[in-house]
Amino acid sequence: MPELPEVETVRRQLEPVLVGRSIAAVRVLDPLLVAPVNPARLRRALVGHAVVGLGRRGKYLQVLLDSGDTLVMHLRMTGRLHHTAPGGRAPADRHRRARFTFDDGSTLDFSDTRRFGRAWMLPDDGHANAAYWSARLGPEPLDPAFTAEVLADALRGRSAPIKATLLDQRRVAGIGNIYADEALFQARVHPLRPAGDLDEHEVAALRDAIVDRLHVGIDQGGASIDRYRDTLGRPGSMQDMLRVHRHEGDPCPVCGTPIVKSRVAQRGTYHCPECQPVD
DNA sequence: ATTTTCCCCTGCCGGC
DNA sequence: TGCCGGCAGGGGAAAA
Repeated sequence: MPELPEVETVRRQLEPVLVGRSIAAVRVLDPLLVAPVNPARLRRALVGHAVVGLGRRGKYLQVLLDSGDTLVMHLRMTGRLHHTAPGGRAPADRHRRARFTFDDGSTLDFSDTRRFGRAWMLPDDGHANAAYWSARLGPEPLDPAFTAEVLADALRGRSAPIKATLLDQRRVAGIGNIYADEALFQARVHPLRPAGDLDEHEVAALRDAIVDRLHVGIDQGGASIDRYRDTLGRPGSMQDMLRVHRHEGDPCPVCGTPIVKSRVAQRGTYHCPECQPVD
């Protein structure tokens, strides 16, 4: 499931091949992808416009256009973006939901098995749209401004489990189920601890663990434990670096205690009962 | 306001 | 072999 490192991997791959390209055609094969907007309306907003940049906020991918509008895409669970160079042949894919064709003949396919992914236009707002994003998303964890103090502010006074709080995009942007489990393990914090109960030392450790695990995720090209692939169809390797997530019963890499699976915030959650005590 | 629950989707997997 | 219930999960809406 694409989280911040997976979306950032896609963003970095698309930037050099899309910037400067003009959109020649847009085909929406599954209207649900752009619902409730009419596909024709999306097409009109895109065709003839050039890509001037690729951005990312949390797990949201932003395609910045010369019109000032932004095409926003969210891959949700099983979304993929596949880029095909000019003259190349896009692989057959029965889950393809849309195809964007550029002026050089290259294409970008949005594929999505479970159809949770979405694409929509963010109207001209000087590309900033600060209010739009700040209403939905907390701080960017890889921004230098994401200090332990910033995380402490996000957690202060909250009684919800720390795992649920990390998954709440309004607290911190971009963390999903995989990286939440991995960061909590590295910080030695039990997923059920009330977020506001973490002491200063734990918050600092958690901040460092979040930043570290996300960076490693990007370095590894993302985690392909489910359907994630990069824009060339290649899997990442972060799944091989996971220490607790989806490792139920396996020995903890630190102490050897079997990893326990539980359910927190409606999500499968993995932790080491020895390294991450409830207190 | 915060927190929890439900729901959308489809593919996969275990059980019978 | 084949059917079927259950599970997986990001995030938005609705409920608590």
